[in-house]
Amino acid sequence: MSGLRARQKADRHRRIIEAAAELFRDAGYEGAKIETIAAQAEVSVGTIYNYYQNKGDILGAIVSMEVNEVLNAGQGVVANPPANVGDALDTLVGIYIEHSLHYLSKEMWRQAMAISTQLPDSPFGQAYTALDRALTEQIRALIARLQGLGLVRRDIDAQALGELVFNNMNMMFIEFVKRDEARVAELRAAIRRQNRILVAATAV
Amino acid sequence: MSGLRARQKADRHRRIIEAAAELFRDAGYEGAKIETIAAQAEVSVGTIYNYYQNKGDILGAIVSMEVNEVLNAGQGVVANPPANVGDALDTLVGIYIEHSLHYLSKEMWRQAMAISTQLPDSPFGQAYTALDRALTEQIRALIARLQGLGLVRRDIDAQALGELVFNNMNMMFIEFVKRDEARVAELRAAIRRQNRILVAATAV
DNA sequence: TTCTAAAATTGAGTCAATTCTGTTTTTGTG
DNA sequence: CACAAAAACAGAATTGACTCAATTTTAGAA
Repeated sequence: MSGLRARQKADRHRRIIEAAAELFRDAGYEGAKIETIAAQAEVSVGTIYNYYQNKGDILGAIVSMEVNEVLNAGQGVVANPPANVGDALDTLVGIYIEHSLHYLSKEMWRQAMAISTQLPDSPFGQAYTALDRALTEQIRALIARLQGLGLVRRDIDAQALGELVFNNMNMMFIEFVKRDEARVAELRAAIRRQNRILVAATAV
Repeated sequence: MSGLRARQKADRHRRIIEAAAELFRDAGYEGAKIETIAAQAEVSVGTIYNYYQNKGDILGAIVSMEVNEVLNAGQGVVANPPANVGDALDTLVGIYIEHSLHYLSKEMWRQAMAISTQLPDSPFGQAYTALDRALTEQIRALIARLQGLGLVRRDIDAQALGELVFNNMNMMFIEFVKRDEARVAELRAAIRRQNRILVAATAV
């Protein structure tokens, strides 16, 4: 079952993603026509739709790879957090934000986010929701870790706090990608300011 | 300048919005074709595009009316807030959420939110951002009011707290409209649980 | 090797949003 | 009232995502 057919399949997947990533970057999401992606990937339009349900799912595959890297990078912070709550959150948030813009442009993020709310039941829509949950869970784990280290009060609801931190950060990130002129440094400063309230609430 | 032309213009605006609202409700956003909206409004397709830049802006006009009503309803709570922080926030959040679903279906919200991130510079995109800001400002005003009443510590950053509350609620609302089976009662309970942490932080 | 069923590919065709160009209506002026 | 410029309208043409029926390729059995 891992003969020619499977190899060709993997290869076509790769070619489509590579072609799409390049075109999304150069021409933007709307500017990248399926026909052009198909031509560049050396497959037909129909084949692309055999591999992905719609144009959004192609972008989705790219975004998912990126977010998985982000999750990976975040693990390090959870395993070895800075020795105070504010810095710990700031470090994790910093990793999420900086990493997120490594391969994906703001425009690609805008599209990805839009698609995930527009078509929540499409493959990418579901994947995106799962990724959000994974990020929330990672923040919850960090908080639990800090509780274990005695840096956060034991009676704090780590789940609820994790959700608050994630939801706030995510919303700030959405507003950030909506404005092309918005700067990362200002975004991070704003989130720090907001988190200060939460940090105060967790003081032992 | 307020002769026939202006009257016809207002009338056509109204007819287009009414036709669109009815069709969005009955057939869903995607299901409502511009051609059908045009026919029902007794104008041509071209005319619709003379009044609105794109299909999303038509939905945007409807959503904006709704959110303005929500803002209006919220004013009452700010003017006369319940006598403890948790209830005050819960009441305001309750008004936002319940009111938001009065005329607009989850599907319409999904589309509206998607469009506002996809096309942040379109008329509706900008209007939506402004409405979000107005809601945040209203929450900030409520918190400032509670500070005035001695129910919230004076050294709390009302702006940052308002943003936290709004961003968290908004993100929860987004997830809520993405799942057709999600219930309002559960959404409100989840937000209450999250806000409990913030309420604790504000205790005098 | 040959053959058949299953899987995959192809690209022309469909559908609906948006654009474009020529026509009609309104306005203000002489 | 007649008329020219400006504004608005109409609907045919364009565009690009997505579908589908016909064809080609692969797997594996005889």
